[in-house]
Amino acid sequence: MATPERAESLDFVRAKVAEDTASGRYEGRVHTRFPPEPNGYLHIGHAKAFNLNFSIADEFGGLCNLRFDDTNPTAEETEYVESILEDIHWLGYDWGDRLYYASDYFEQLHEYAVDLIRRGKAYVCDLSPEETREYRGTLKEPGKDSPYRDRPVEENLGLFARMKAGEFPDGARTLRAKIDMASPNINLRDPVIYRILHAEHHRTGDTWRIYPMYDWAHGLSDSIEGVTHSICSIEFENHRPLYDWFLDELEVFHPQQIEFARLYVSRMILSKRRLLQVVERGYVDGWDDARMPTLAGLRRRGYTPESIREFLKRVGVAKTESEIDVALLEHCVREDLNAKAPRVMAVLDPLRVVIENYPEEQGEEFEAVNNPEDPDAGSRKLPFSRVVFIERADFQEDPPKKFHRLAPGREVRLKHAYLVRCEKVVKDKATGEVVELRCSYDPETRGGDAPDGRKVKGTLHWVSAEHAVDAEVRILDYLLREPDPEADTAADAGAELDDLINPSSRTVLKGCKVEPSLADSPPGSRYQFLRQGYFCTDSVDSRPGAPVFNRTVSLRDTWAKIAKAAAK
RNA sequence: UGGGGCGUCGUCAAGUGGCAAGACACGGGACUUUGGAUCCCGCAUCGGAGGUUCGAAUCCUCCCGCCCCAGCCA
Repeated sequence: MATPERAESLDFVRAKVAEDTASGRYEGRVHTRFPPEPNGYLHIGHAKAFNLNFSIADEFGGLCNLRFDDTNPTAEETEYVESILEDIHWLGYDWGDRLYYASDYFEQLHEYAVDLIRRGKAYVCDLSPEETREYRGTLKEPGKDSPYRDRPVEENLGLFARMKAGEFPDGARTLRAKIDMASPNINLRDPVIYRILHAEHHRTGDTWRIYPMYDWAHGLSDSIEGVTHSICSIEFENHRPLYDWFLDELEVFHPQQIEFARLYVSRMILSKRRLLQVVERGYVDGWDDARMPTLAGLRRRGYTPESIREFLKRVGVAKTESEIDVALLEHCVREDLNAKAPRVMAVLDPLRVVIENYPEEQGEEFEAVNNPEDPDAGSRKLPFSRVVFIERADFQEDPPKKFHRLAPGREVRLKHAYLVRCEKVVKDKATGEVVELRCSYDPETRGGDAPDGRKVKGTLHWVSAEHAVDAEVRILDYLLREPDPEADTAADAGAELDDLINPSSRTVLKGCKVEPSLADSPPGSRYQFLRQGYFCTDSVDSRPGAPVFNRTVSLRDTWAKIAKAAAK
């Protein structure tokens, strides 16, 4: 059978799959599946799961199905189904013609339940939800048998049929597996496998009045599809004995469940329930807000599918619960975008600079390389004129040590253009704020090099005032205030979101000045704003002539470190 | 002594008895028309204590810590 391409050591999941193919289990076949419940948008944690399932199938020459686990009609919506389809495709995976729904199997799942009743291994229980809980016992004490546990098969069959026919209200009865009320594994204490729900299902409408529980539907769906390796996250480890029990009792095809640790990322909220709160309470604009850890959010923010796949590859797969530093994710986008993103000049906080010895009527264009990392990226024309904007932070009247940028009397290079010297500082008389710089340029330095060989320490980005396009730029920060996982857990415990959410997770900059080539930037375009970071044209709010950009991630900022160290 | 799982660098993670991979982060240096990129260099004795062994992160014993399970959610 096929062996995976990786030369390095295999993670434990792949090792297990390799062991099975080597031993000829399942005839050496590998078939996986990704089973999301359509009750929210997919986030990067889900991406770890489907990346694993699709990749393993691919590496072992097998197949991976996409199956919606839609057994709870009260939580599921078609909007979520559509977003999930889109997001998986976006990340680069394809399920071919194997798109399934657990609801496709409702009929067969029901037949299996009847079979289990006939085998004397399931019964209709009349206990209320509260009573069921009491009878279940606790973590340390065994439960006790339901008074309905020994109902005759025929009676069970009759009652189950009436449940199906919708004769009873929600919660009136359940179908339960007859296993062991004293099991130390609570999942085995006669778990409910069918409940009555008079709810409208997003696909089957009102044809069903009873719905299978996860444990019943999941393993059997895997079995029906011929899945060989059912790879899921670690909280289902306690469910594996039940998964196995159903399959064994029914004597049907028996896949192998394997559990791995979920992905946690510092500064990110990755619980669907909490994410739903963040959306519903308006902390963000929606599931695709550029601050969200959803794939829709990351996409809008400018993350590439390649960078996310690389991140997941580096994160690895193990059983240890761990939290990955968000810095690794950021490193992965920078690495990818550094190679791909065209460089452009954009001034976020403009400071006007008049080049006094540059003739008013004069204008010229410079040839600017689009990406020094990619010779095939070509170049573009950059217009220059007497008045330009530079970044306010690139000038200091009283520069600290190691500040290599512009200051009174100092000479720097305007990238691709000329060497300029600051001759005069114009301030607002009332506030003392610097409003304009008067500079001179050296005509001999066209392109940025001085014929006399003199060097400058700083190179600044700039935009010609006459040609600049106004833009809105959104600087996105982490949604969580604190990096530690405690914050995540606290949110789960119901702590106030206000205490956990970073109050300045988004800063909107208006009146930014960008080079003219960006005027009609197509939504979703990615750039490196020279010396600043990677930015992506917003797919929702950007308009031709009035572009809007989201900062994907900043560039590594050595100067910030130096300045910070000096401040101490 | 309810059951199950997990503990290797700041953060992930290899390693399955024979000198503790790699990545990110961090620190230092080179180079640079992005204080970007690139390139060098540095950075752990494996939760603890005993034991077995010529030799242990890997085997045994005990201890400590963290996670999951008491939905008619998934």
